[in-house]
Amino acid sequence: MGRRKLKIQRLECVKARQAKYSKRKIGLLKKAKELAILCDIDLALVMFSPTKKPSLYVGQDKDLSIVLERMSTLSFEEREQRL
Amino acid sequence: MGRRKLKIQRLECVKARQAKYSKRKIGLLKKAKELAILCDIDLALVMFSPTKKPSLYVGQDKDLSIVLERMSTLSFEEREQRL
DNA sequence: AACTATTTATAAGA
DNA sequence: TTCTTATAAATAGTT
Repeated sequence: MGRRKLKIQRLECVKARQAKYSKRKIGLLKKAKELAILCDIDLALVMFSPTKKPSLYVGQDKDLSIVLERMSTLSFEEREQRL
Repeated sequence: MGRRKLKIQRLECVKARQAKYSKRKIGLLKKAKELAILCDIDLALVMFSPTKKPSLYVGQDKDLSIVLERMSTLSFEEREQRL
């Protein structure tokens, strides 16, 4: 949606990836939240920005949220080493 | 979007929640995948249907995917007991 | 961050 | 659940 159709493939320019992330992250979080509320379900969404900053949304599920909170607070290097 | 504007609040009818879930789940998974590809980021999305059936999408992040695969394989009761 | 033309998601209904 | 269509919402390109 937008002025033109966008091909879904990795954006080559770093600046473009960051800009795209800022816009679409908002929309995705909103949709996730809406689904969880409408359908009263457990849902968890974690994503790391191109600069590795985490964003997350978690519904009411306690155990899932604990796992994800923990993951999101780890640095990229720490996550790389886990498990 | 749709014939009318929908208020974002828990749908009271169980059938309605299930129907809504089937439709919106597809859209949410698609959006998550698009964001992960376009911006080349780590992203994980897990959701449990009204009947507790898991669906997930995970980008390239190995450790995150392991955690999530594990969580999604657990039954609702097992997840309730974790952590 | 704001604008707007356009594409996309989806509400309701069959 | 799957299809259709009118409409709401997301967003691409630009400033």
